[in-house]
Amino acid sequence: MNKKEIIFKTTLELVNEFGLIGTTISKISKRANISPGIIYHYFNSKDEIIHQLYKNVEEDFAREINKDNPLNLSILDCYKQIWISAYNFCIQNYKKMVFIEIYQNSPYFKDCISTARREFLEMLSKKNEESIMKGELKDLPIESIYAMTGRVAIELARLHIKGLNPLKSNSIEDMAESICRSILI
Amino acid sequence: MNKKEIIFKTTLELVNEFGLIGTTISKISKRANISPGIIYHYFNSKDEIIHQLYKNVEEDFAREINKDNPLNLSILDCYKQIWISAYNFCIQNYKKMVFIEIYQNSPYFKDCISTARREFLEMLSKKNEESIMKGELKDLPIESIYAMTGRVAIELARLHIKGLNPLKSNSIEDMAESICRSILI
Amino acid sequence: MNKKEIIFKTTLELVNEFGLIGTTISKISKRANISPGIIYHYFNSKDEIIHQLYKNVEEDFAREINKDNPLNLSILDCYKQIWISAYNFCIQNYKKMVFIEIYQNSPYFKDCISTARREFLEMLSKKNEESIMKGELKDLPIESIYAMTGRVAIELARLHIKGLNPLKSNSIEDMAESICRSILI
Amino acid sequence: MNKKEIIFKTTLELVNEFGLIGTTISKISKRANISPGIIYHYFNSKDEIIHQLYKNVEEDFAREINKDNPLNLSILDCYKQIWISAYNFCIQNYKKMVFIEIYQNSPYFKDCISTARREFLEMLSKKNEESIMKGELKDLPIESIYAMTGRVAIELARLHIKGLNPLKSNSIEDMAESICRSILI
DNA sequence: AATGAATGAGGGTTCATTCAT
DNA sequence: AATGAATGAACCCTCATTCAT
Repeated sequence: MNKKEIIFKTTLELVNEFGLIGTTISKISKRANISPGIIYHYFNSKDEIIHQLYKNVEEDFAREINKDNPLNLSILDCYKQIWISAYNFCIQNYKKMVFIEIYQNSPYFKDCISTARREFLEMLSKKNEESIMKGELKDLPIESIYAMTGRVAIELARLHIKGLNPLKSNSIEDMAESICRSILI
Repeated sequence: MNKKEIIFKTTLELVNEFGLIGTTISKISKRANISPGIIYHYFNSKDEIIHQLYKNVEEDFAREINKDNPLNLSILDCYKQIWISAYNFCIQNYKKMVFIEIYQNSPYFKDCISTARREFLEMLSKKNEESIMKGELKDLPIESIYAMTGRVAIELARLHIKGLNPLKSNSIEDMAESICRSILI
Repeated sequence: MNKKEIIFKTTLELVNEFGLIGTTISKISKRANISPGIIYHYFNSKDEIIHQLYKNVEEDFAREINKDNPLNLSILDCYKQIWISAYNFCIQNYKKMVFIEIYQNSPYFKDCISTARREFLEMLSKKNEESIMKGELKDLPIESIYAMTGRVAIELARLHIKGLNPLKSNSIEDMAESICRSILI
Repeated sequence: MNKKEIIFKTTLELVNEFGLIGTTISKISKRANISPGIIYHYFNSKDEIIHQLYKNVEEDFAREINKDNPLNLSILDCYKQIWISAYNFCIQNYKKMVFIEIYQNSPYFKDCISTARREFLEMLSKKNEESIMKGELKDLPIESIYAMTGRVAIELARLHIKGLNPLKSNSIEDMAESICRSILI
C-alpha cells in the first residue's frame, strides 16, 4: 500500500470516528505514523484529501451497483437488484458508507458526482420515464425514488452495522421486493 | 422569550447556515446580541447547548407525531398517520429537521433519545408485536420499520425543502399508504 | 498606552530587528507580554497590523514635513526646509524611518499613500511645474527630485543612527543647501 | 554554466519575482530543474546562497565602477565617472540592482562588503582626504559622499526601471555633474 | 446577571533541511 | 553527484472557555 493509499485509509477511519472536522491533519499523521508535512507532498490540502477520497468511494459504490447491468431487467427487478447491491455494499463497506453519508451532509459536498455515476443516473432516469409512460411506475422524481428505495437499504445496513438484525427472518429478496413495490403503481 | 430560548433559537438558525462547527459561541453571541460570557451562565459548554437543543427538537417532533393518538388506529392507519405527521412536521419546521439531520450525522450524535420519544416507541413496539402475532406486520425490529417509513417521510420532506416537488401528482395519503404497505405482510 | 498602541510599538521594534517576515505574531505576543489570540481581537490579521502601522508612521512623517508650511517659501527654501525636516524626523524617529524603508521595499507596499500625503505631493508638484516654467528648477519628475533630495536626507540620517557623524563640521543648513541646489538650474 | 552558477542565476531571478522569503529552496530546485537535495551539496544553507550571491553581485558592481580607473581623474570627474558607471550598471543589470536593494533592506544585510569593494573604497578614501586637504571637497565621511552621489544614481536608475523617465531632457553628464557638485566646496 | 478582553491549545499549512537510495 | 520523500518546527489564525470588572 503506497502512502497515498495509507492516507486515504487512515482518513476513512478517522472520519468514521471523529467526523470531517474532527479528522485533523495532526490525527492523520499520528495514526498513519507519518509526519504532518509529508501529507502535503501527496495532497495540496486537507480538502483535497477529503474530496478525492469521496470520489474514490463513490466510484466503488457505483461500480458495485452497476456490476450486473440491472438496467436490462424489468423495472421491478432492476430496482430490486440495485437495492440488494446497495444493501450488500453498505454491509461489506460500512466505513465507506458512513463516509458518504457524512460527506454528503457536510459543506464539503457540492453535488459533484462522478461521471460514471452521472451516466448511470441518466440511463436510469430514461428507464424510469418509460416505465412511468407504461403506467408501471409512479410519477415521481428520481430523488424521491432513491429516498424510497436505495436510501432505505442504507438505513437498514446501518442498523446491521450497529449490531441489530434489521431483516430478522425476512430474506433480502423479500425485503427488496416489498420496498421496491412502493414505487410501483 | 427568555435568554435560554434566545440562545436555542439563534443556535438553530446558525447551525442551518453554518453547520455545527461553523456555529461558534462568538457568532451566537453576536446574532443574539448578548455577550459570549453570559452564555456560560446558562450552559456549561457549547456541546451542552447543542445536545439540549437536539433534545428539545426531538421532543417537538415526538409531540407532533403523538398528537392525534395514532396508536388507537389499525396498524396501517397508525403508520400512515405517523408518516403524514412526520412529513408535515418536517416541511413546516424545516430548520428543526435540518438541525436533526446535521446533528445525527455528526460526532455529537450518541443515540440518546428523549424520554417522551422512548415512551412513545415502547408503546409502538407493543402494538407492533401484537400485529406481528396477528400476521399483519412483517417481523422486523422497530428501527427497521422506522427506516422503511418515518425515515422516508423525512427524506421526501428534505427534497421538498430543496425545492423539488417530491410527490409530484401523488397525494400525501397515497404516498403514505404505498410506503407503509411495505412493512405489512 | 492602550493595547493597540502596545502592539504597534512592539511591531515597530521587531520589524527593525527582524524585518517584516521575521516579525511573527508569536514574537509580538511574547515581547508585548500578551497572548497571541488577543492580537486578533484588535486586528484582523498580521497584514492589517503592518498596513495600519505604516499608515500611522507615514502620517507622522507627513505631519512633520508640513508643519511649517514649506510650500509658501521660494523653491530653494522650500526644499531646504523639507530636507531639514526629513533629516531631523529620521534622526529623532529612526525606528519609524527604518520601518518605512523596509515596508516600501516589501511586497506589502502597494503604493497606497495617505490622503494627507497625496494632497501635499499634488501641491508640491504644482509648485514644481511653476518653477520649471520660470527656469528655476530642472525639468524632472517629482520622483527624481525626491531621489536627489529627500532620499539623501534619509540616507544621511541612517548613517547618523549607525553611529557615524555624517555631516562632520558641516551645518545641516549648508548640507541642505548644497544638496537642494542640485535640482536647480 | 556550472550548477553553482545555475543556482545563483535562478535565485537572482526568483528574488526579483518573489523576494528573499518568497524564494524557497523548492522554487529554486523546480526552476533550475534540479533536486532540492543537491543544492545542499553546493551550499550549506539557503542563507549561504543569498550571501554569496550578494557578494558576487557587489563585486560585479565594483568591477564596473573601477573599469576606467576613475581614481586617476580630478575629484569632480572621478565622481562623475563613478556616478555614470553606477547609473548605467543599474539600468543594464536591473535584476542585480533589485537584488541589492532587497538584500540591503532585509535582515540578511550585515554590512559585509567584498574585498574588491573595500580596496576600492580605501583608495577612494585616500583620494578624498587629499581633496579635502586641498579645499576642493567637503569634509564628509565617505559614506555620506556615497549617500549624496552613488546612492542617488541607484535611486534614479530604479525609477528608470519602474518605467519613469527619471532624467527627462537632462543628459546623464549634466545630472552627474549637478549631483556631484553637491559634495564639492 | 452581564460584559468583553484575555487566554492558549490546536487548527491547516509551509519550508529549510536531512537522508536513504 | 543526484534524487525526492520525509521530517518537524514554526507560521498565521480560530475559538471554546475564563475571569476581572
